[in-house]
Amino acid sequence: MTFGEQPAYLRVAGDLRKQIVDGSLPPHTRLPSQARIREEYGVSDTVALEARKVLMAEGLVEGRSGSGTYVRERPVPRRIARSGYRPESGATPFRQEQADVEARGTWESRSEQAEASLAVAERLAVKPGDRVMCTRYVFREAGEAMMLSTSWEPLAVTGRTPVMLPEEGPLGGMGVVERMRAIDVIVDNVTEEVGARPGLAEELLALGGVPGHVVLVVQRTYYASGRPVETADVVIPADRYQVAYHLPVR
Amino acid sequence: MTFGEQPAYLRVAGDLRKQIVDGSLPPHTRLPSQARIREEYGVSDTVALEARKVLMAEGLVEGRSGSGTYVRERPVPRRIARSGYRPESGATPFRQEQADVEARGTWESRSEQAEASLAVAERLAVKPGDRVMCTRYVFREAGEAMMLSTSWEPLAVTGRTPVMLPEEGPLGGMGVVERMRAIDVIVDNVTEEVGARPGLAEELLALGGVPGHVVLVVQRTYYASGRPVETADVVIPADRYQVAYHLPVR
DNA sequence: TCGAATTTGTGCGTATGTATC
DNA sequence: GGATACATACGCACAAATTCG
Repeated sequence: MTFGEQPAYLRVAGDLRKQIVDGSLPPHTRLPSQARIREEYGVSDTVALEARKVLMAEGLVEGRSGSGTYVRERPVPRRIARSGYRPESGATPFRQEQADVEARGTWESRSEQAEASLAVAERLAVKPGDRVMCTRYVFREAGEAMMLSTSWEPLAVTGRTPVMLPEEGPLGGMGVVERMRAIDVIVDNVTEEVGARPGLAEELLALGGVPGHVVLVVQRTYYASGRPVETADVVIPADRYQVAYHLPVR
Repeated sequence: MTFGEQPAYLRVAGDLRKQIVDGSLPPHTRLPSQARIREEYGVSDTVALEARKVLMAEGLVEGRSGSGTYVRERPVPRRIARSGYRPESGATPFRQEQADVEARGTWESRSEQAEASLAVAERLAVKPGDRVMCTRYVFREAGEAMMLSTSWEPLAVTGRTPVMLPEEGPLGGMGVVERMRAIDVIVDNVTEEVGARPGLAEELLALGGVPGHVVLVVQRTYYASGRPVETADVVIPADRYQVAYHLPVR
C-alpha cells in the first residue's frame, strides 16, 4: 500500500500538524481519537498511533490516558537581550526593543567557596582544584522563575577584596562588569555559547516546567585583557524565552 | 505478562542503556538485533522494537537499515561562530577559536519567489503578501547535514538586480553582506534571536536525527540603515552543535 | 453509586519492503 | 544472489484512566 514516497504515519502526522499550526486545531482542543484517525485517513491502528507519537515527540500535543490527545499551548517566547549593543539612533524600528525582558526582576542567590571542577577550571583558565566562588541564582520575572544561573569566579581575582561575595557589600548585585571595575579589573570581552537540551528534573522543578521540556543553556565567560574573570551557566526554559543578540556588522 | 511495575520495553531499554553508558557497549559497536533481544530478554518483537526506539529517541544509538543498530558517539557539541567580532591580538587564549566550525562546508539550495507570510512580513517590515525571494539551504560538514536555513529577501530590495537569486550570478553563494554591497545596500546590523524546541519530523529527517531531538533555531535579520534586508530561520541539531557569540563589553 | 462506553498506553504476532553485507 | 536486519504496516488484545449517563 506504500506506493507513495513518504511513510503513511508521517503523512498523517503532517496533515494533523498543519491543522495545528494554522489554527484550525487550536490549543486545548482534542484531536481525533486513534479510532477516528484510522477511519478518516483509512490507515491502520499502528499508523494512527505512530502519527500521534510523532506529534507528541514534537511537543505539539499531549496525550491524556482515558481522555484524549490535546493540542498544547505554545506561548510566544519572550526575548532576553544578551548584548549591551544598542543602536545609536533612538528611533530605529528594531523588533528587539518591543518585547525585551527587563534585565532586572527579582532574584535570590547563594554563594559558597568551592574547588574548580575540570570543566570550570578550563573555562576560567585555572588549575582544577583552585579555589573559586560559586554563586547560584534564581531570577524571577513577575514572581515566575525565568532563569537559573550558576556563576564561578576565581578567588585569585576577587579574593580578599570587597567584591569577593557577589551579592554583599556596597556593590552587591551590581553585575560582574561593575564589580570587577571596582577592583581595577576592566572587563572588555564576553563570550556566550548557546546550546539546548532537555531540562533536568531539578531544573524544571525550579523553573516550573514539565519533564521533557527543552532548556537553553548559555555558557557565558567574561574576560579582562584576555584573562577569564567570571564564567556562568545560564539555564532558560525554551518554551517561554529566547535569547537575543544585536551585533554590528563589519 | 506485565506483573512488574514498569513497561517491558522500558525495562529492556534501561538494561541496554546501562550497558552503553558504563562502556560495556562502546561507540560504534552493534547492539543485539531485534531478534536477539527478543530471545535474550524473552519479549516480543514489538517490545524489542520499542526498546530500540527509546534508545534512538535518546540519541544513544542509531539504526542502519539492513545492517544493525549502532551505539553513537556522543561528541562534545562543536561551536558555530555567529559573530564577526574577533579579538585584535592574535595570541589570546579564547576557547572559541579552538573548535570553531569553518563557516563554509558544502551546501545545496533552492530558491523560489513567494508571498510574505504574516510572520516573515513582520520581520522584514513589509506588508503580508509582498513578493519575497525564499531560499532553502542544507549545509553539510564532512558530508553530514549540520544545519538547515530558510532565508527571505524582499524583492523590493533585490528585484531586477544581479543578486536577486542568492546562489546565481558572479556573486552566487557569497553571503548576504557581500551581495547587498554589490547593489549599494550597506548592511550594518544584524539581530539573532536564539530559541530551542523539539525538532519537527521533517527537519530531523534532513538533519539525520530522530523525532523528538532538540534543535536550536536562530532567527537572524540583517539590517541596512535600520531597514531589514534579509531574514532567515537557521535550524541546528542541539546535540551536535552550539552557537557561539563573542562580544565586546561597553 | 454504579456501570458502560471511550480513549490512551502497552503488548503480541505477523507480513512486507528495502538497505546492507 | 542470498542472508540478515531494520523500517513500516496491519490487526488484535487487554489494562488503566476518564467520561458520562
